[in-house]
Amino acid sequence: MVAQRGRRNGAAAHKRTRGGATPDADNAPTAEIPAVAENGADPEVRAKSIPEAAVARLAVYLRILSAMAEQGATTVSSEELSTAAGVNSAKLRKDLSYLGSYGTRGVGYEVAVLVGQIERVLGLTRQHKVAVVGIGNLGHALANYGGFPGRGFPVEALFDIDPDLIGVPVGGIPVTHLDDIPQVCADRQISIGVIATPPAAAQTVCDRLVEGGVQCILNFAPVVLQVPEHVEVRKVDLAVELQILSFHVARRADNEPNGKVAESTVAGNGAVLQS
Amino acid sequence: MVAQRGRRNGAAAHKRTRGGATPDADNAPTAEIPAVAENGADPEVRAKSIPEAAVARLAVYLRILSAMAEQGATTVSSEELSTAAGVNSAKLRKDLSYLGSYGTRGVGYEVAVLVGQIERVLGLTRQHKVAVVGIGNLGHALANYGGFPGRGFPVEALFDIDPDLIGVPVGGIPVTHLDDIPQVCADRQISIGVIATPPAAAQTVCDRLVEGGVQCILNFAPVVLQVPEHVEVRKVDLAVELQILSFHVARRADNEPNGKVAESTVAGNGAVLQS
DNA sequence: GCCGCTTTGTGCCTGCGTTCACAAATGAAC
DNA sequence: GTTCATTTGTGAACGCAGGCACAAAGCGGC
Repeated sequence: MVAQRGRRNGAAAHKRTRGGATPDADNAPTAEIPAVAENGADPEVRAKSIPEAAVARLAVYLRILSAMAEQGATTVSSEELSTAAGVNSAKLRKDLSYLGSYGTRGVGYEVAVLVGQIERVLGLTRQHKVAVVGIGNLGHALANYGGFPGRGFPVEALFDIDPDLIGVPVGGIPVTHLDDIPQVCADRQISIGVIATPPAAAQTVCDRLVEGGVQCILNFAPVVLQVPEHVEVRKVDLAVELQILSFHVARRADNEPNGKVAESTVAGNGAVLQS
Repeated sequence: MVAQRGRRNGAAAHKRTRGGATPDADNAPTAEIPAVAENGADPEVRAKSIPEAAVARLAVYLRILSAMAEQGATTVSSEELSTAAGVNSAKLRKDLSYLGSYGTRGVGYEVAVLVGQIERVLGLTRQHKVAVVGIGNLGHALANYGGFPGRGFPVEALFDIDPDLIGVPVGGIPVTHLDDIPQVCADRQISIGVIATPPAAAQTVCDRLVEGGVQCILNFAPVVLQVPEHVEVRKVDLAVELQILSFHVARRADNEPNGKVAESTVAGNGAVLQS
């Protein structure tokens, strides 16, 4: 079962300006799953939706499964996989259930099948060409990742505004000028743009990427990007990450003014504690 | 997002292992707030708890507010700030309310006060020394950020395993060998460790950081780290981010097999549009 | 062929986070 | 001093995600 092509999703989650939110996921984005081939008479709603949070975890499972496969494992139980991924086994099973039923009760899951299904749902069966904009320290690092972590994400274009960089190959690809973003992206069918420019340039770069037909943007610049409805943005913000960690340090320091602790992050649900 | 935390579930059953989850936030981590040193008779409202998701947003607000302050703004309304941050204004107000009541009804918030309060709650009033482990492409980029985005996070130690790198200064700081992590971290009072090593080395490095007294870890390696309860881990996973984007591309392709869309997806505030 | 063990798949419950909507508070105008 | 326009702060409703626990479903042994 499960062909491709989904039928509409009744959801229609309202999106707002988006572009924000680094760490936490948007809530309830829920997206449609490929689902079955529709032939009309659908008993009930076939198309299922996958919570964004689950999607993120699926990516993690995929990596672990790939590693397992490489080591010759052919099957895994939800228990195994869940501990490896650091999640609750029930949650893992629920996540996998979004893919369909590919497990065998009493046995577990076939690693190869799972890998294939996750790749299908995540859209990894086809390549997504990546462009990196801003070849500074970070951009350099990204460009050199070479094909980017995991296969399926070949870097095929690099952009910068610095004249000295134009034409210089980085990681095998010559750097092009910012002005050519729309043209080059369109030509090379870039689908993912990575912004690693200074904050001031980010929005402009973003606009050009969109103009070039880029559908998804990974933004490392500490700016909230404004994009049209149909463009997906994810943000990775170093400063925010550090500040969140800072918060936890501070919290801990406050909770244990006397240096004595225990508890700390424990708690069944709410930390609870009084100073 | 992300990530993080992982507390919960006091169940003796399975251990949580934490360290996982990149993007989405766990739910309800809630942590205690510093609580001002107010002298005034504070009815109650002492220790409140701040959802992790809110903490992440506060960091974003902080940056926007800082920028506003630099441009001479002295007050902002929740509406202004919320649109700048790309969030719902009600959410913003609730987030700010975790700090205490620092707004003036009918007027708005005083930028300077807000900045101060957010810094206080995020623990930015003191410096958090950072160590970067793994001086490869990414590590290099991180080390060169110089003081890291935003002040308050000085990089004070660099580590790598490559003999050719040991002693070489990067961004002004000489690289030390991995073996010296515990010692150096303890000596220099490092509180945040950044792991930018290959996946295979990550866990070992992590253990040494913990041994050196590091309380928080920012992990760029695609591995689920095992850490003691009292250590906080946040993970930034490039591959996962890309795969999530890939998922959205795929989803979109499935939803509009005919290139027709409609389904304008309104928006709480943003634009509408139909193609 | 039947029984029992193992592991999946999921219905249900709980709880957090988001959003709405409104009362309270404040400054300005008169 | 009173009223009006504004904007905050928050109680309550809602919805999603997480976790538990169990029924369903294979597999192997007898």
